[in-house]
Amino acid sequence: MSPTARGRQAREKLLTAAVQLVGEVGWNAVSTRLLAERAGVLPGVVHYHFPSLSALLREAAVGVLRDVLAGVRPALDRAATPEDGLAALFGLLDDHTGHDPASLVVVEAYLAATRDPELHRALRELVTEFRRDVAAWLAAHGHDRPEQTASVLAATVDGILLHRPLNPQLGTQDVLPVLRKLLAPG
Amino acid sequence: MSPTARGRQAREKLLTAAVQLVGEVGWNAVSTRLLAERAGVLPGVVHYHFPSLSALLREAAVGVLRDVLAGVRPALDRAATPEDGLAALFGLLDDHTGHDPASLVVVEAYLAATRDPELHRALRELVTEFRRDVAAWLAAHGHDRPEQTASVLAATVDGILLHRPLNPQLGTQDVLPVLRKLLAPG
DNA sequence: TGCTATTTTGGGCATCTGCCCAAGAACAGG
DNA sequence: CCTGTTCTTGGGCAGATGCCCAAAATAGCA
Repeated sequence: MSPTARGRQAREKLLTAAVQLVGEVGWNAVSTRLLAERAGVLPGVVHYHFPSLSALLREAAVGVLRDVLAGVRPALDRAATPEDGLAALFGLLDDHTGHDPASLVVVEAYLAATRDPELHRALRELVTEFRRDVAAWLAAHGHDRPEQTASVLAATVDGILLHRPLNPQLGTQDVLPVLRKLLAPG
Repeated sequence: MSPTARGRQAREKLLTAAVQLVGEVGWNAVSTRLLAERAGVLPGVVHYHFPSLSALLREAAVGVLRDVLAGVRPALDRAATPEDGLAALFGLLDDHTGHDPASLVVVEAYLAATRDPELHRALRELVTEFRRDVAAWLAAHGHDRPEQTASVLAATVDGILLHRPLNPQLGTQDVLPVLRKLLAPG
């Protein structure tokens, strides 16, 4: 009835392997056998722990996004001024060059969500909650238009991730002085 | 030696079918047979007109991006004030809900470029040229930091396209008043 | 109209795909 | 140690995949 330690380990290995592979070969190119090989298990194991390959990918992607957003939250709370908060938000973005698995899996998941209603629901929930937090933080620091600005900031972060491989001038230090203006009143 | 009218027509039908299908099923899920069926030709035709399926997708994606950017340019030139320019830029974005083939194929292409050096080169060239144009336009209107702002704007546009299916509050009318601040001096 | 280059046809090859399943191994609790 | 559950093993099925090719059909030009 309850899973054993070995079982949990295999599940975990499959999920982390999935994140790597989505980054390397793309969402739709992750196959049962490739995934199993990378995780160090036999192909049959995949469908024992997950009802389908897409369910596995869903869970992996949602996990990554949840972790990333969970990392941003405390950094936001720690920030005293709006500028510090912006710096914190985009400072965490420094870990993601646009070529790393986490960046890629998130963007891939956004696209996959276009064709997978369940994934869409899950991502929408996470993103909405994050937007709400950023908006509340903006409002708490006296910003006008907190909701719209939070929406734009969220979209801009992912847009930057998406563009980084194509544009070397999108480093955090290049981007921060521009986006600072979004915090100004008006 | 030189292609005939019928030949050109088949090529064209394949390219436009590719754009639709990339939007519907995703870059990696476009198969020779599916593509041929949608284009109204037999599967064998695909590899007569293109050396490989990926070459076909490359050409289709580059064509779409080139067309979109070509549509933005004159609208930018027509704009008298920076605010008009911004409105024009994001007004064209109104045609793209984030669910339409053009939006999706562009974002899909960005991701595919991560694993396809040739596609990467082509997209990089187009995006760089566009950024240069926007930067020149910003500079002509007395903006400081034209390059960085152009980079951020380009990334933001695609980020908004990516986020729209997950966030209904990213309509042009919601986004414009926020991004107006990027044009302010400071 | 004939002749040549271009294009379509329809089938085929080897390989990969997601998912399934019976049998056995490794485990936890008594 | 024995027992019932959890998990792995290794193989298999039907179908889809990219790419290829000889032959037939068509198009454009003399």
